[in-house]
Amino acid sequence: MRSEPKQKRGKQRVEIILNSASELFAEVGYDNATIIEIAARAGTSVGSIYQFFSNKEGILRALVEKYVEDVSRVYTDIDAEAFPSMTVEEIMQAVLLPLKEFIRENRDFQAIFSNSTGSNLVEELMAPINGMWAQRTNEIFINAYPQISPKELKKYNLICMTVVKSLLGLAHHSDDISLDEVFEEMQHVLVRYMTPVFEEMGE
Amino acid sequence: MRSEPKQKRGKQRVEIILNSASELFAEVGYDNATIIEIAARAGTSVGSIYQFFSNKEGILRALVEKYVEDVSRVYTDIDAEAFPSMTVEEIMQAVLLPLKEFIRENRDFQAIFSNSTGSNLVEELMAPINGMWAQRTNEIFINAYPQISPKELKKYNLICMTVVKSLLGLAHHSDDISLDEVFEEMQHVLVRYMTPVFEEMGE
DNA sequence: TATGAATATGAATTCATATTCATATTTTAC
DNA sequence: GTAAAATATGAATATGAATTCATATTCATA
Repeated sequence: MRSEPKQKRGKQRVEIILNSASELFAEVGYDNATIIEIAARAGTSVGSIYQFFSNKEGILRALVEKYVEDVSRVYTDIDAEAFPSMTVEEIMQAVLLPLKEFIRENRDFQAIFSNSTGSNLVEELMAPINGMWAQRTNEIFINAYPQISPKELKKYNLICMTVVKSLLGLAHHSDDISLDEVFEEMQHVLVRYMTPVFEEMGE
Repeated sequence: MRSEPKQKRGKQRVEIILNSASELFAEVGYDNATIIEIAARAGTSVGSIYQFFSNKEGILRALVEKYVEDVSRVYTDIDAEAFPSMTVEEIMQAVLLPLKEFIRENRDFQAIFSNSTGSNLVEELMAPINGMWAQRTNEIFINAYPQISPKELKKYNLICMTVVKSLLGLAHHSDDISLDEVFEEMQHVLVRYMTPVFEEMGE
């Protein structure tokens, strides 16, 4: 940010700008969003945006900062130790439920990243978050199924994460299916995919 | 296209331009590709590109036209009538195998669309292709499992298509997993996901 | 209520990229 | 061999979006 708002008016303006930007980024993606449109939606002028943010990138960075704390909590709250005794259903449930809560409360966040593939900046800002997530779910898999080789588990983790991300995107884009339905099917896909893997190796 | 090439020289130039553009679009996405870079890669000048193509969009349209015939053949070759007697494995195999062949021979095509999410033009050009695909696989499902309601089948089709598309993208982006491996896992994901659905309803 | 700091404004500027155009070269057809 | 058509070139221009900046207004504080 170029300068922190000092007055109540400024703080409000920054809030409004962030909300408008979040909304617009979610609708059209980061690259397709223009500063003029953000200003228009925020009921302000481009100058006021640059009063507080050094550039368009700064707006996105501020948004990511706002969200990133919540994002990491989604995964760190989970106790990996508990997993060896759980069934595949329970493991997936334990991973997907907090994610669902987060998505429900941060629809824009999900939409921004689902609509901004191809933006180098967005990819860059998401990389650490994705990395954190991948590492966390990988730990969970390793804890739950120590008898399977880490290399195999990494592959399954990759597949599962890809499926999850794409179905989250589907929930956002399609009017034919609700978020709840998507999560229900997501759970089915993952459980049914992983069950034979774990059973076979677990015997 | 602005004008068809008349001479051998022109036809060659158009070919080279299309190949260079296809490559670049695949690498960085349609929006991030510049005409200057396409010209540089094609060893020609921007003027020569505009000799044959009316604009950047025209290059993409020409590429899509080149591919679209092959794409549709992937699906129309499949005989939907044969499906009622097939197992889930066989159905998925029958759908995925031709797709795999197509992808193998048209890596760029897949990459362009996997790297150009967020481009309005690319979405627009892909819409009919995706629609055709969705309709075709939906028909296959309906033929194979007439006892399941079309509405349900549509939902499963949506989920399956989303999974397939995302895993194709994974194959392109990740160095950790090969195209063959991706297709193997894709087959597992789909078969395991759909088997309980079909068994339950089929009894 | 006066003064400086904070905030607001949008026209002007910058900048990157698409597109055009005047001009040059090569090929074709007679 | 030569004129017309086709193709080639890249500097000039057009375009649109990000960013700046001179100027105006509002707020906090004495």
